[in-house]
Amino acid sequence: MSEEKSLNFLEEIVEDNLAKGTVTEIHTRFPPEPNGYLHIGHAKSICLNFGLADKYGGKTNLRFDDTNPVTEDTEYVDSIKEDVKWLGFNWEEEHYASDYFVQLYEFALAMIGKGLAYVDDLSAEEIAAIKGTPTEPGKASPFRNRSIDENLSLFSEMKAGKYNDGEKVLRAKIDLASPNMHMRDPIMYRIKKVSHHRTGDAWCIYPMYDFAHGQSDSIEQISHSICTLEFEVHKPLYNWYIEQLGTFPSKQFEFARLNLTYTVMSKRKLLQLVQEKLVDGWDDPRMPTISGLRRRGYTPESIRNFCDKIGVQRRENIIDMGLLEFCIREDLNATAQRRMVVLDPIKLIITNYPQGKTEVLKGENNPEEENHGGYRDLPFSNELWIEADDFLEEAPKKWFRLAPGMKVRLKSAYIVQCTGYTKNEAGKVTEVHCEYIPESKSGEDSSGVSVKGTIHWISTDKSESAEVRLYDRLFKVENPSSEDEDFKTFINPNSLEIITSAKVEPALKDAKPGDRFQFIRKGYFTLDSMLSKEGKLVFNRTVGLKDAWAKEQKG
RNA sequence: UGCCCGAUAGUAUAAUGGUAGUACGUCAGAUUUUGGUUCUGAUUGUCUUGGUUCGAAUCCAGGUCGGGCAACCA
Repeated sequence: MSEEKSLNFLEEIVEDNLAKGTVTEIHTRFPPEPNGYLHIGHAKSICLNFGLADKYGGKTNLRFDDTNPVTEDTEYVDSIKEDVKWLGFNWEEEHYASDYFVQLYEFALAMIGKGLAYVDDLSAEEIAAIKGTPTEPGKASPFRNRSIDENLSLFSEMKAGKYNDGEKVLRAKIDLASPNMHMRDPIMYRIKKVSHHRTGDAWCIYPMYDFAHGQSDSIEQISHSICTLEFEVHKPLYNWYIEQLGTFPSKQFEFARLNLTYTVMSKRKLLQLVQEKLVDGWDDPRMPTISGLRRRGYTPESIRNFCDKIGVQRRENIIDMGLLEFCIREDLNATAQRRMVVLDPIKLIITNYPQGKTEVLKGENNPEEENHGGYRDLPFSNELWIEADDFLEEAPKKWFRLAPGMKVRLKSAYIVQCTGYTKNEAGKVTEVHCEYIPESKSGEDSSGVSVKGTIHWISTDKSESAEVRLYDRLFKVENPSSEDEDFKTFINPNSLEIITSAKVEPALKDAKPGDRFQFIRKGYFTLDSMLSKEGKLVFNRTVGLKDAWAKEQKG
């Protein structure tokens, strides 16, 4: 307990900065572009940014880097805010890069004034053609040496809408021979005659991310700009802007993005899945999005705990999906109430239990909780639903469930012994017959009989019907993105199995969207918030229980 | 073949010149009215070659392998 948890490399940097006094206040930010939904990889970034500020008494802003009106939308802004809040974080200030458009425009004018930026008439293709390659230097545009005055008036004409998309851009004048491609006169502003989700038609020129992002950090006085590895090569450019403009010297630190097995983690790919209707939307429970995981039944605690467990480093990584599943099981095992649900029902007839007799037994809500989490009523009768695969005509080795002659405990009820069964013409077992031991009633068992197996059940006359959705991994291979083929060819065709007529116990009738349960011996489930209606229960399986028997059979 | 970054069990992550540890996974056992949970034990690792040092996962040099960089995307 007293064991000190070692610092991650970002915490070490922060502590070092604080100790040396190079930074006195920790100020971070989470800077999503509102062009898609947040996924579990963003959760890592969110936990890092908010966690760092929180740990060292600083603050964290939420800032939308909305510099490309073509792809951005308020729908995404709303979902991002909802997801960050749901994860349990509160931002200090809410900002938008678009709030800084005037300021950024003035920065651009200042750069032109210092002879450090110029208007280029070349097309995108022409610029690319003379940009060189990583091994060859680029060539100067014929417009590179325009006078400051000409640049100033051209840039203001760009702003005024005199030119069409692509006709002109504003470029920083840096070094066309730089081995870093981002320093070869990067574009600062481009013309896009497109309405912006916040500024509407006020602007027709928009700053590029590289110009806007770093300067937005400076404006907000972000001390530590945490981002993913691919932006490392952009850092010299950000630092160059800061130096030339004399703005607040935010320092950037990069970490390796999260990858998870059996899924994809790029907004582009996730968007593709949504647009091509390979899933039912951003919040499809199979998606690694925050909204998908939420609908699937994941808790914010489990996701935060996961982010803590995976740590943070600069090396490429791919985390086992099993760890995420471990985190939600760990949480739900302690907190979810137990219920009995039969997914594939067959009848169990107790031949020595009086027909028409009923009694109400007690089922513990959660054995992990104090006083078992209280109890719920379980109606019992001579005719029950049990799981079809809990009965076998011939018992294999190590079979602890029902088979002719075998005894099992009915969870929270009696021990029964199988006396026979009936089959239909197709050879399918339709009814299992048994006799119960009256002295073996749960909690007051004086029978002296011990059994290896316990199965779940529901009294047929008191059962409700429900739809249950069983989800499996979205992809068949561990890393769909690393293969040569299109990632979509690896989609798991069996990632969703819909069971339309599961039998559920009466206590589940009043389940509310977002309620989470453990269906005994089956897994953790939550009531679906979108598909459930008055009189129709739809449950999503969050994750199955560990299944030692399934493993035994496979091995 | 330019520049930048990285390399510790299967997967992650510690050890900050001094006994390579932890988690998940896997395997075995105990407990169990969930083949769940819990508990116990086992398993497996410093990319490579040199160098510095009493001592190297750690510092230095060469190599190998992996990732990133040439959008008017972010």
